[in-house]
Amino acid sequence: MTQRQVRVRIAPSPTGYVHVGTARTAIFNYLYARHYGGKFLVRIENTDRKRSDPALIEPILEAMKWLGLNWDEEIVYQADRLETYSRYAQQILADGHGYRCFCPPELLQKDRDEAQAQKRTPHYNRRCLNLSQEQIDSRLADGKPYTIRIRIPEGEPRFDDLVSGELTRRSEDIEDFIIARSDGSATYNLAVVVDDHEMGITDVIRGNDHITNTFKQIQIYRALGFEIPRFAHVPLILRPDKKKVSKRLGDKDVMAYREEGILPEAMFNYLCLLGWSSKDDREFYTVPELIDIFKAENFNPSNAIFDEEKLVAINREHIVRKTDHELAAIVAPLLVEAGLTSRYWLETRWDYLRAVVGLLKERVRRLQDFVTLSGYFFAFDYRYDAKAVAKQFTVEKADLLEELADRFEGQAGFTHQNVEATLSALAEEKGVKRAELIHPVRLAVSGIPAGPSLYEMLVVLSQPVVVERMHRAVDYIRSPGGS
RNA sequence: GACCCCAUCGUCCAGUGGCCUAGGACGGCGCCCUUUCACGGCGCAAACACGGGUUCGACUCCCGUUGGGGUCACCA
Repeated sequence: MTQRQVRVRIAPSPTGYVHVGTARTAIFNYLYARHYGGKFLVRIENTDRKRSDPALIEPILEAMKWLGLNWDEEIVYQADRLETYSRYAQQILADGHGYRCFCPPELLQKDRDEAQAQKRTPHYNRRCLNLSQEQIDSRLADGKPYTIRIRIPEGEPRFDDLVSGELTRRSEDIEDFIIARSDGSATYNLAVVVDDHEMGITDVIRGNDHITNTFKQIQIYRALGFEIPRFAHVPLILRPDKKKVSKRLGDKDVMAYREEGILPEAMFNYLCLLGWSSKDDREFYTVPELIDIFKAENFNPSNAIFDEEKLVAINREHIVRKTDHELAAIVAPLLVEAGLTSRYWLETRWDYLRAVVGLLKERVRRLQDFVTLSGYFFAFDYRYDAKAVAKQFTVEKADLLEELADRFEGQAGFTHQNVEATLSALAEEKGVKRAELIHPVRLAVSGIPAGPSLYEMLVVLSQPVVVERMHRAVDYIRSPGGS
């Protein structure tokens, strides 16, 4: 490591979307910067005008914010820097590291097709490399459009990658690629190098799908006399079918996971488990913990398949470890959105919400589960589960329920202990197993056969509500076709 | 096809020459706990791709094969 302060960046191309691969790369850059006390920057790669639509940029920043990836300094927009790139392109041309190429696109395409047909590498054949000054001047005089290509010198470019060690490629395998289009605008690789240089980027952490770009970019660094940063080509995140995740293949935007009830810290945590490892058996981490232990040496070289099941499992853990109060704040809007209750109702009954959330959190995997599991805590018009009715709501049970409801009604302190004692006492008197009472009561007050510990649930629902619901169940059982 | 990268359970990760009869997690299966559903606990099945070397000794080092992935635009 040099003495320089670490400066890294995430450089998304505006696609209106962020997939887990980009999110993970952003997270790695963020952790790297925070761990080494450096800066984490954002640069929007919109040299292509089509990609300058704010509607394509905003969702990316939104996803970054959701994950808590707060960046330092101003966001750099490449669209604002087009003249700068062109200037550097001209410099490369003037310094003799590049040359004008007058080949029309159709000709180049034809070359590529032929190479393909002959199973050769489709590289530019340097047709315009050795044009004489007269030839160049005459074409220029004719107003012929031209691109600027960089001339790849002989040699065997190599660099030390933080993930894979030394990487090499022969110069012959790198074509004289275009650095400036015929309209004078710079292409991707030039813009990236110029920006990384001018932004003072010390470490380029990106997906290993960029390795071929890195070899090209090193040529530009050299042509421009820039210092070459350190590179870390992290493994890709693959789909279950082993292709790299992409919008085109329909992979989810990270924000879709928020809609599916994934906590941002869970996504953050899980993504760190792919392509990086703390080298021990721990898997649950908070962001501060990750910042603390994140080391570049712990990158992993092989690609990883994204496993949504494991994400959900990690999500569950993060949910469980939140306080009831924190969870209540997160769940409240979801309940309102689902129409189960209103904001006002919840605001005046925060303790109730907190108790409900606390009762349910052990059986929740995604935040939405709170909604699907808690309906009866907020609504009285729930239906009884048909299968459970057949099993629990028999006529004999109506008498038991009625008796128990009356005793509950007269219960002095409606606590877990008292409620349990009352139920047990009745069971004993009637000579039935406690379960004979427990199950019908649960069905009566919640409508479903599964849920939290019965006594705790009854206490949270409150005495009058429980009594009312039990009477209603008795009426239901006794009504024609009720059982 | 060319070039580059990668290679331990189905998946993610540990293992850095002997501690490995290969460890953890998710998922699967079974048992226990239990009023239900979960949680939790215990246990089981499950992998070093293959072939050569190097070495007293290879999951660990080297080479090759195979397999997988990525990149091959006047897109980024």
